[in-house]
Amino acid sequence: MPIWAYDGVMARAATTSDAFNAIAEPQRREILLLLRSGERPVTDLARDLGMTQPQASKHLRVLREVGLVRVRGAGKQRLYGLDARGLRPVHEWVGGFERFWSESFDRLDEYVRDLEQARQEEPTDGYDQ
Amino acid sequence: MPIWAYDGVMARAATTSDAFNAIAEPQRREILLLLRSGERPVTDLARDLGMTQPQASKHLRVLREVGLVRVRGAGKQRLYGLDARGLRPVHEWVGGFERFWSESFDRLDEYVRDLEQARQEEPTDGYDQ
DNA sequence: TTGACGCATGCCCATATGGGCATATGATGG
DNA sequence: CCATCATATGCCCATATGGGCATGCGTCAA
Repeated sequence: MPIWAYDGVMARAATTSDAFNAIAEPQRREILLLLRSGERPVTDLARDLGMTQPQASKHLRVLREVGLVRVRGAGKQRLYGLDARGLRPVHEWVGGFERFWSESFDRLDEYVRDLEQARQEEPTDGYDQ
Repeated sequence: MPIWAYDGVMARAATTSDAFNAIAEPQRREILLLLRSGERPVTDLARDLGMTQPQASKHLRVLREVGLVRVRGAGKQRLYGLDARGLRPVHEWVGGFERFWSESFDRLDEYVRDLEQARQEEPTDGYDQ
């Protein structure tokens, strides 16, 4: 069902919606890493990752649906290959925060110190955390 | 419940487990983008993103739990601030695929062309896609 | 102390997994 | 056309959302 046709309660973003969701799954990330070495049949991947064949097939299907992987029939087998182009937008989005994590040694650390200090001087004790 | 203490059927990786899962949610990505401009109270964020306050609070909680956001009590309010350090590993992981999406004009395109060609010459018609 | 304001939570729903299994579907070699 | 290998799917479960709402908890000002 196309998401744009959906009208009811949306429980959660579908894992098949985009690369962000696809790589949120550890096992799928593992698969992508393995595929950097070249095309591989499902059974191979499943064995190397210690998962069942159906599991591997399902994860590969998700990866295929978001376009991170391509399939090619090779005789009796189906070879899965990496198509990393969909990861580029992800890399760029995350990269947009680069200057913020680089800042960790000045503004942020200072900010954290302020927090610690404030906590000791004035035991807020509010809410949680 | 700590995942390492979990013994039953794991339905899905918890969204609160790591940065990868946290940024899989579009709205949470929006929140992070807004926070690049500085600390903001929940209500502000909710208004700007067109979501209810409880919704914003919940997303912020997830972001807090994976460490992408920090809170600071400011009188009656609670100011949320960005802590992008957790995005660095994500950026690096995705960056590990850079050479593969850069390759798109030689090996990959060639590969895709081969696929197209093969499809026309030999109508495989197998499985789906 | 009492409101009022700002947030965090608790609950209920409907949904989409991800795993385990059994089985359908494809393709290949006889 | 049949047996067999390689995969993809269909189903059932238990789980973790994410949204909508109502409400509890904290903090501050009068």
